This record gives sequence, structure tokens and C-alpha cells, in this order.
Amino acid sequence: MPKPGVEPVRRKALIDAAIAAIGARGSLDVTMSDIASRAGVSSALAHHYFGAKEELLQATMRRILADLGGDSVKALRKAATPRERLSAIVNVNFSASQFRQEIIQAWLAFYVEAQKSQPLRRLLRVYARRLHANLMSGLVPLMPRAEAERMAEGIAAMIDGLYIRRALRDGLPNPASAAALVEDYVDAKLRRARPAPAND
Amino acid sequence: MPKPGVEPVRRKALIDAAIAAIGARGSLDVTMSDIASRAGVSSALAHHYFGAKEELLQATMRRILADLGGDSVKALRKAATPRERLSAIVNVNFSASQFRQEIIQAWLAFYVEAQKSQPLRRLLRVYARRLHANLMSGLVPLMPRAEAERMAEGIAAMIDGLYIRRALRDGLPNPASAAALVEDYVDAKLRRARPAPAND
DNA sequence: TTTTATTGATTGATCAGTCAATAAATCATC
DNA sequence: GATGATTTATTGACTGATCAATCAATAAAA
Repeated sequence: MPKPGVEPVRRKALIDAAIAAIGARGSLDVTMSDIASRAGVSSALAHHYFGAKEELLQATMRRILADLGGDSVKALRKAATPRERLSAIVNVNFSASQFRQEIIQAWLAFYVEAQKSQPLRRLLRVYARRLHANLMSGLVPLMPRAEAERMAEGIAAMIDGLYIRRALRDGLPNPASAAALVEDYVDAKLRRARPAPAND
Repeated sequence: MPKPGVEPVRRKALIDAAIAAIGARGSLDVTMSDIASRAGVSSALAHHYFGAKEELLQATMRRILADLGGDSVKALRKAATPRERLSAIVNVNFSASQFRQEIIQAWLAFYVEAQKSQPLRRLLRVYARRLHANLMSGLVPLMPRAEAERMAEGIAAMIDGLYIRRALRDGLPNPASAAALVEDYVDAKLRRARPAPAND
């Protein structure tokens, strides 16, 4: 069976399996065996490619982050005005590819794990900073910098909060209304900062 | 040593110890031995009083919930107007007794655990509903019901989000500015719903 | 003497991580 | 284009550690 060159395939399969396992369990409390068998390989092979479990988990988080990052740049490229940039970011976070039960649960689980794991904490910081920067790129042209900073914080918090509530299946049922809630906040705040942008 | 009547003392000590352990670890991944030794007793005694670990954890969550609930009713009693009720609720959530590192981390950890544990999920639902009801009591007099519902969702999400970000030590550094951010959102939305309330 | 409090020792289960063994593909050399 | 060496893939079996949960034993109060 050993056909050289499977490594990238296996790595991807294991990361996918990790996301699935985390989503199914609702926490990072998944065994290597569970992940491996979902990927159709033995746990020994998972260790072979990733070493410690922690590394597989980090790779998984990196992948989720990278997917979100990819979607974000794609969406931002299409945005012409600052206001559109804001919408682009909000919409990406609630898009079908991101706002899925398993991804949401993985986020939540990683947030908790980051309390113990320095590398994971660093990864989440990267995400937080990137989100902040993206939001600022839309906010800064519309209001004074200090106000923009605060508002970026507010938007980010609301997005994170909507994720949590969705994980509990207790918040808004559909992504669209979650996104609309954030947009609503943005509009309410923007209304007094400057004349509203021309579109819409 | 056995002096009858220690049971409530021990139970309280164990719950306190559980909060401390969870806060220190940043997750529910704490051992009974750790909790017990923090309370100055053996792990066997913890099992004696609580049975399974899960029950101790549930009791701990119940306690955190009860404390928040207690603070909330106290704060609401002092609020005269609907707008004051909103501020009261927001302020309680960011008060010194609630917005502490260990409590915040416990919340986060319980959110994750609730994905696996039905009883914990039920407890969190109770909390969510109570928060919602409290917010509605302030919002309904100020705007149409449907709008109030949405706004309650938005406020709750923002509070949860600020908790998360605080857990990562990545969000607002002090409780006051977190609370101010939520108030700001409320004000921005209220400005167009009706004439602003008289206070302030 | 019955009840309540308390623990040390033990058990059983679960898992991460290791390792030696196997096997197929690729390569080197004649 | 056969042959042996090397690399890559893969696993079952094992080890060691950790922990929740149990229990029998002890001791003090009622």
C-alpha cells in the first residue's frame, strides 16, 4: 500500500477529521483515536505525522483561521467604500462556510484551550488583531480614530457573542439575522458620526 | 475531628475551591484532587458530598448563576426608569464581583461543557432567558416589542462577547470601558426609537 | 451504639505516545 | 531489467500516567 507522497493528503484528512470530531463532541476533548479513525487511519499514523496531539490541534486551528482569512481578503477585494468594507467583514463571519455548527464549536473550544496553551493563545491573538485591523480599515475613514477603535471593539465583541450564543443553539437561529444585528449596530452608530455613505 | 453539621461548610468550601481551580486552570479540566486539596480535604470527601464530579461542577455553575441572579435583582430594585433598568443589568454584568478573571473563565468553560452536558445546558438556558427577560423589562417601554427582542439579543451577545475577549486578556482592559461600550450601543439605538429618557 | 466525618489505599478505565515489525514503492548499480 | 538498499507508509501491541470512583477502616460526636 505505501505509495509515497500521501503525506499532504493524510495531513489534510486528519485536520478535517479533527474539525469533525471537535464539532461532534463540542469540545477539544477528543481522542487521537477518534480523530484518526474518522480519517480512516490508525492513531499511530496521526502521531507519526503530527507528533503530539497538541500539534494536530494547533494545525487545526491554523486551518480554521486560514480559511477565515482567505474568505476575508476575497470579500474585502470586492468592497469599494469603507462602509462596504464593514459589511464585507461582517458577512464573511456569518457566511455559510464560517458560521457552521462544527466551526463555531471549534472556535469556542479553542478559546477555552487558549487559556492553557500559549501557542493557541498566540493564534487567537493573530485572529483578533486581524479582525481589528480589517474593521479599522472600514471605520477610520468614517469617524475619529479613537471612536473607531472603540467601535471595532464593540463589533468584534458582538460577533464573538453571537458565535457563543449560536453554539448553545440559544441565539438567533439563522446567520442572516445575526449579521443583520451587527449591521444594525453599525448603522445606529454611523448615523451620527458623519453623513451616511451614498450606497443603499 | 468529626463534628456533625460541617456538611454545608464543606460543600461551600468545595464549590469555592472549584471556582478557584477552574479559574487557575482556565478550564473545567480540573481534578477532584485539585479541588479537594484547595478546600483542604481529601478527594474522597468531595466524592462523599457530591457523588460524581459532574454534580460538583453543576453545583458550581448553579452558584455562579445564583450570585449573578442575586446581584441582578438587587440592582434592578434600585432602578426607577426603564432606561435605568438597562443600565442596572449592564452594570451588574461588569461589576467587580462578576467581571473577575476566575468567574469569566468559569463562564467560558461552562459554555463549552454545556455542549456535552444536558444539565449544564439547561442551566445556561435559564441564565440566557433570565438575562433576556431582564433586558426586555427595560426595553419594552421604549420601543416596539419586535425591536426590543432584537435589541435584547444584541445586548446579550455583546456582553457575552466582551466576556470572551476579556478571558483572552485581549479585549478592553477594564470593566468600566466594557460597560460603557454596551451603554453606548444602547444609547445609539435608543436615540431614534423614541425621545431619549429624561435622565443623563 | 448509631450517626457523621474523614481518609489512604486501591481499582479500573482511558489515553497519549512509543516501537518494532511489515510492506510497498523508488532508487542505485550492475 | 534483475537485485538489493533505502525511503515512506502503516499498524498492532504495549507502556506509563492520570484520574474518577469506591471502600474499608478510623474516630469523634450524639
